[in-house]
Amino acid sequence: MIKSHESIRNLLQLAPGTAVTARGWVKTRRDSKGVHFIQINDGSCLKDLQVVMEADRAPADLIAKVTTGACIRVEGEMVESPGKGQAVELRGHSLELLGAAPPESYPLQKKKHTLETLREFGHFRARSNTFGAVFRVRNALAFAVHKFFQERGFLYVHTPILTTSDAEGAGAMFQVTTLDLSNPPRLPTTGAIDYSQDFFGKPAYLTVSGQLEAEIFALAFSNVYTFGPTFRAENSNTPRHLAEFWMIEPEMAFCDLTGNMELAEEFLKYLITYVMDHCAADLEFFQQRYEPDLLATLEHVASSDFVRLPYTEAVKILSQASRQWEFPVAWGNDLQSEHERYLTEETFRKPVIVTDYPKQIKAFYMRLNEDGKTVRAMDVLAPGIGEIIGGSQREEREEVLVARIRELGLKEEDYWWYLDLRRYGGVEHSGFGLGFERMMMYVTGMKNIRDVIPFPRTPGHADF
RNA sequence: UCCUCAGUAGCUCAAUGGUAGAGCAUUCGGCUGUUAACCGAAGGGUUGUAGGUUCGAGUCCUACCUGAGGAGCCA
Repeated sequence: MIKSHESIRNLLQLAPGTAVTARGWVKTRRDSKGVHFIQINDGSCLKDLQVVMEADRAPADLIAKVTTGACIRVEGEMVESPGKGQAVELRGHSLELLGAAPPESYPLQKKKHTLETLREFGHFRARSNTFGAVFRVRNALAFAVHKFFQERGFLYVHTPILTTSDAEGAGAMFQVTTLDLSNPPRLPTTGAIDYSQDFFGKPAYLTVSGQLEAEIFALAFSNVYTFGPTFRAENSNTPRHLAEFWMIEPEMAFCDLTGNMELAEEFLKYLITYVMDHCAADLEFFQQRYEPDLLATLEHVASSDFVRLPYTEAVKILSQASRQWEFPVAWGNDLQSEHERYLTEETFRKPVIVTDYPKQIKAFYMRLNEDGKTVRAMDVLAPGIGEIIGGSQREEREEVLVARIRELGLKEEDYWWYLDLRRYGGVEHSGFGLGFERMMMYVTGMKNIRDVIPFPRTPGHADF
């Protein structure tokens, strides 16, 4: 194991003269008369360590195997570097090849690859500069999520991944079964599949949201959050959708939509600030390679107030805009991508929180406003990303909730425990869901969600 | 799922319907405290697949496969 102080990140901080051992994977090797330059990286930071091997300290047949992708160990001494590009370098005394990477077949070269090509080598792409930076930022961002909530006394709750409630309306679900699919048991009367013989005695699925369970905990622990995998079986082929993604869902009792929005804004700013403070080198890399305005945008978002815009106002702005919409703007229609883009990228140029949507385009559990037409919903729309957060104040009035369930043709008995929460000790409460990978896209400037998750699952793709 | 675009050497890309090329990578040789090192040479291709038009197809047409972008769905 590489101890923390042995990481390349730390070796690069050492004073010249320190004896060290370095281990890592070779990025590139350059040979000169009597001396070899080997750049290695161990993932601890973006920067490589330059190892300098005098030819008489490493036999030629060994050096020949030190190729891009190979894993080596070098013992030697940190010295001041006479060359440009690094303050210190490792003067190697001995070199050991831990794992060769035959160049005839190793798929990665030292020159650049497209992100699409790297995606095909999911088992090697983490060794590239880009994905090294992506996953260091992902690690920091995940830590920041917990830090934010823990500092505020939120309880981290693990909501179930397997669920038998199939009516949350958040999207198509993956069914989970232990039945023999080639010959499932059937009911003699109707011929329908007999799920009483399935593992859970009824149809089961992978979760599409932990929200309903989080509400149970919020009405016991006041402030809670979930952070876990979520699954959607939609046939979505876009740079913004995954079949398996991670979602953060805070849920707060004694909290209305205003408090909900305040938390969402504070949360996003906290995450951005944390990553800027802790991943500066990686963010600079993204700015240089992928998104020239990245740092300015992040600083702008972290320091300016988000726009609060009621849906009705948004419709007004859009209908007065001097442009042709592919999809008509009318009160009652959901906002389309082109509309969201216009609001975030042209009208306001920063995140916009749209609130109080018509009830018919939102979920049954959102609290009905006094006007009887809109609900206390909020979507946080981010420039370039679209919807990054969706949330609402929940309907805590039993009779109103029951009416909404019936209105939508849902079955009351499926929600017996959800309604019980209103019948016994119910109180106003609110929450939202943040797509973790969408946040990753926002802070890194990466344009495809498949490149900010270690192993993307999309229709037709579940390799590695 | 629909629409659009793309698919040529291991990788990144060229090639008015007329002999498939370059850079990098690989192999060999040279030079050099190098910085995606540099210089020279060599090997490397059924142009995604299957049909079709044509004297002749990487190029035009059809279908399919794969990828990307846009849309829908959403986080």
